[in-house]
Amino acid sequence: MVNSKTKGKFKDFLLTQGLKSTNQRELILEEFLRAGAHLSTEDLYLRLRKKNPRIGYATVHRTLKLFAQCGIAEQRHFGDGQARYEASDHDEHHDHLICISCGKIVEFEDSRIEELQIEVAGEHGFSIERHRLELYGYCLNCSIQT
Amino acid sequence: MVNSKTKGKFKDFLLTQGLKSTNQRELILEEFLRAGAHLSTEDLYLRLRKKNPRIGYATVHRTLKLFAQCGIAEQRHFGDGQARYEASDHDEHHDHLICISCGKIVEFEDSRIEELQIEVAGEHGFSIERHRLELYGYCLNCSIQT
DNA sequence: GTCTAAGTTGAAATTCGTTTTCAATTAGGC
DNA sequence: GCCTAATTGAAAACGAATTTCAACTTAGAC
Repeated sequence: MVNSKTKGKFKDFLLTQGLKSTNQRELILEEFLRAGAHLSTEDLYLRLRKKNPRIGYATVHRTLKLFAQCGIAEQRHFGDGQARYEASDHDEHHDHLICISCGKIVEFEDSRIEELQIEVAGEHGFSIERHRLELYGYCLNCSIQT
Repeated sequence: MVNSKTKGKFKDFLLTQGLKSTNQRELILEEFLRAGAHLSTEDLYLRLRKKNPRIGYATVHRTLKLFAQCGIAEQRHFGDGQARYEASDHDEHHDHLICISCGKIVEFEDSRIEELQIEVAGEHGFSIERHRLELYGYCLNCSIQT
């Protein structure tokens, strides 16, 4: 089954934390993995409601926080005032390109930029734990239509 | 007088927009420029209250938005859920180093990173309007004390 | 299977920062 | 000074995130 590794990781996490495996948590994780993209709590909640109206917003919110703690999701903010979560792949870091016209989000990675970040931080005496790089502009489609 | 240029710019802005020059706006701009750092609305409001209790939170909020419109301030978000404003210098762009231990914020600029951003964006068909780069880690002081 | 303690759920309430409302006040052109 | 439009500040409204709490479910003990 797709993503069974992630599901296992979450089960382990629940176990080691003394938390319980529930139907809701399974459903939320499945839908989260299926959706793939950068979802807000609201987005995921609405998707789940369509299939199963017995899931509350609070539970989706709490479960997403668990995902983040567990390391299978990361919270992001893209400036629209809503938190978004994306499935995290710990081996691979990436940054984001965001189209300010259509909202499209593209992931990218550039090791040269990463290296320069470490270098620049070092010059100021900082050791970097994480970073955020977001490029806002117009995607090809939106550039053409303007 | 220090920053008289910025004050003039704000006055011009008010004039051309058909807005009025008021005592509150002058006080808020003065305190904003004096403070210098990356202030939240709350921060600035509290500073102003000490000297002049006749200024409301709403006015500080609205005036900061005017500063942003006028181009003399920029709004930033550093992930603590509060908007911050900093005096903007349009000639010079910079990014931020943020200490996750003590909260210290350092500004930096690196043209090599900027160039790479444009290059990477181009590879994905994006034209960049603006970007956000924040490096989170430990400053020298906090690294030593750990 | 049954019992029980502990964790979970979801609707509603609360919090927190931001933004708007509105009646009273003030600025600035006439 | 007068008048109109802009501004002010307290309070209310807002939107998203978070918490509360009584009812319910899980999982281990028996």
